[in-house]
Amino acid sequence: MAVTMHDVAQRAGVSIKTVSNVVNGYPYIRAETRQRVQSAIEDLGYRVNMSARNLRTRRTGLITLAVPELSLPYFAELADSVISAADAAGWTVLIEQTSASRERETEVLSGRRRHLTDGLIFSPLALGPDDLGLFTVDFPMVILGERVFGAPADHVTMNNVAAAKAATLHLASLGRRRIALIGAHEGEQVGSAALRTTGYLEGLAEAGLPHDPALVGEAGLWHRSTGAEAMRRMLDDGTEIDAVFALNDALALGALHALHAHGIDVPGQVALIGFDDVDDAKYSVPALSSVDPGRDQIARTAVELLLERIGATGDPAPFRRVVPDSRIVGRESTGDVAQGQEGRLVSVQEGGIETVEVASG
Amino acid sequence: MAVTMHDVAQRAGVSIKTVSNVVNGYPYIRAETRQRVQSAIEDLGYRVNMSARNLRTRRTGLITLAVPELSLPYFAELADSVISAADAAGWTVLIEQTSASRERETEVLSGRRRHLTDGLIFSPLALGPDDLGLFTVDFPMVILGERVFGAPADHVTMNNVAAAKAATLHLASLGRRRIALIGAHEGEQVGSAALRTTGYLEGLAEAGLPHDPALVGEAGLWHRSTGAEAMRRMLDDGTEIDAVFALNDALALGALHALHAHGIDVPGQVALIGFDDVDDAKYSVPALSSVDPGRDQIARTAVELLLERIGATGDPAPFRRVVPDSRIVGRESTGDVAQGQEGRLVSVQEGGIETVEVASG
DNA sequence: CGACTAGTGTGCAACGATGTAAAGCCGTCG
DNA sequence: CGACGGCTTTACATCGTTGCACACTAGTCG
Repeated sequence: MAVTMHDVAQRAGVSIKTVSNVVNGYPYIRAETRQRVQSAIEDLGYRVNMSARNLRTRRTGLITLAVPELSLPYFAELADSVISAADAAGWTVLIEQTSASRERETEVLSGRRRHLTDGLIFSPLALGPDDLGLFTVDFPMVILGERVFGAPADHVTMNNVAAAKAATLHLASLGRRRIALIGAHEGEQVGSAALRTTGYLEGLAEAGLPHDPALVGEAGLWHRSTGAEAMRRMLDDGTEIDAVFALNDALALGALHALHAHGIDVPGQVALIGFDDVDDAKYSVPALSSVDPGRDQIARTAVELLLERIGATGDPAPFRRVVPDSRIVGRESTGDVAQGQEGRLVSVQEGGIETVEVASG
Repeated sequence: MAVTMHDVAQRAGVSIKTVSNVVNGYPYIRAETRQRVQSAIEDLGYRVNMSARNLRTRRTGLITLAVPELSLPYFAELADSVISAADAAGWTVLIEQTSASRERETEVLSGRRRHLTDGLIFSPLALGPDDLGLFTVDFPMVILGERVFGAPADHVTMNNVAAAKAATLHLASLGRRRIALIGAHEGEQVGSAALRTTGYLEGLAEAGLPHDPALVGEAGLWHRSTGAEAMRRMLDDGTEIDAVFALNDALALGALHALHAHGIDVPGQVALIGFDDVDDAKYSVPALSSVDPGRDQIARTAVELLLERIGATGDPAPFRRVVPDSRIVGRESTGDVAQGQEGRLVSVQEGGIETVEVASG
């Protein structure tokens, strides 16, 4: 049925191997021969059979991106960036959704689908430092996020503590004294929630503000709905606030909704800042201030590190941790700009590259 | 390096083929043999080599989903649904982003990546009826959307005209007389814009309202930014309006932003309804009324039709067109519910299944 | 003039799995 | 008792490519 190299070879009057050579850009081929093969390919509509090539070369040209859910804008935009970056390098991305469940995240590392691709960019949300063992794998991997540190893999993360501290200080610099936090994970030691909460506390301390537990709102999943709920609870409790730092933009947008429902003016009565700087932030009412963690740079870096490792032949290079620069973007919800204006850059937290030696398993 | 069936066979003391049979669930195997093989598999950590299997079976277990951009919430949520539906059936999804460019959409149909997967779910945005020829392909395909009709492929679409008409009539039923449209594509004959505009005009006619061209706002790309711009232009022109029908939710959220920036109360002065019912709609301020086109059903149906066709052996079944039911969900932006309430179902447009005979190429 | 190099092209043996067909080993039926 | 059919296992060829080694031609160098 399908056209194979054999058919092309026959038509062009050359050997199969020569067709292969032409297809793969082998240099030592007479122009005339190459031309004849190419014509035969076009005439017959030949396409190389990837399965056969992959079997032979032990490469698939695919990489996996594993994220919790595409319907979360942050991950959708991350996926967009990763796909574009991979595409530019001639690679194809396969997306797995884990729903942030332990089972599915474990499966990503070892499941049936694992060997479909040459490498993995993994943003875990359920697995944590106790599962470090699971991360000792024998394929190229780049880890995103702050759930797991010290795994034998490259790691692209963000400057969570510093950025959260900067966000908190930004609210304080506007004269706000009762700064609430939305999205905490009580008792959690690792992960974005813990790190950003740490930054929040550091920010309060530096601004000379007391820490009031009533100002900390829990939200397990960082969705709009949970943000709205957490905000609603705090307002119903009658807690006095004049600012909110939401640990991501979805929470912030949910909180904004709840604030509005309570007839509270933003930023007049309450200033609000989120985290992630997703596209929505620009278009909410009022436009949402946020922390831009350098998502595009994260995606590009992750792809770059992964492809480097996939292509590596000799001794394994030491594992690296890369932290792109994050920035605070002030918009209407903190009163940084007037309605209809663009957000403005309020501060930059510089990251960097760190090289970590980890004994290979 | 990697463990192969050969290694497993040796360890279990059986033939390679028996290992293969165990792995593939062939029934006629003694329990004791199966057990021994399974132990060997576990001991050695064997995983089947997909490339080899694919080469042999001529199946990859992958399907492609081609959409314009994942960062558009509608497509992100669609992708989420498609991946979940495929996953439930044991299939894996590979996503291609076309940026809605002709070149990339053409490439999806014929490019290097095409043969990586067993089938294609394609949501074209640049290619149109003039390109019908390109859609005559020799692999299973399901087309989404309303750019191309009559292609030799299954088609899952939505009830655009009827749903848009219902949305318009809904605004009219609230007593609105100056109903603006945001997102028109002037001169376009096909596609969502044209169909929804038709529905809008039908709705106006049925409500006995005149059609005023000043009320029609263009927006090429359906992003928040273009929706905001179109709305801004109309307001700056001093056009009098008391309602807006935006052709999708991104446009609507952008328009909402512009309305707010002009100090216009929604829904007090202007009622607003969108299209797509993305997750954001629930959490905007005010919550956005919208048309739910049955996205989840679209995704499930598309996967179902595609897998059916991939699995088909005998005569090709006639091509089908499936139209899921769409619904109008009333929220705050049309004053259908009070603040903080859930959206409520305002009307349902019933779709259906249609079977179309198309001569196979 | 022989040895070498660069340029072209080819044959063969894999890569790791599965489809086909067929070989044993029973028990049972006529 | 021989044929038959159900169960269990196996041998072998094969899917479509590419890596390796090598053959052959010319031109060049010492």
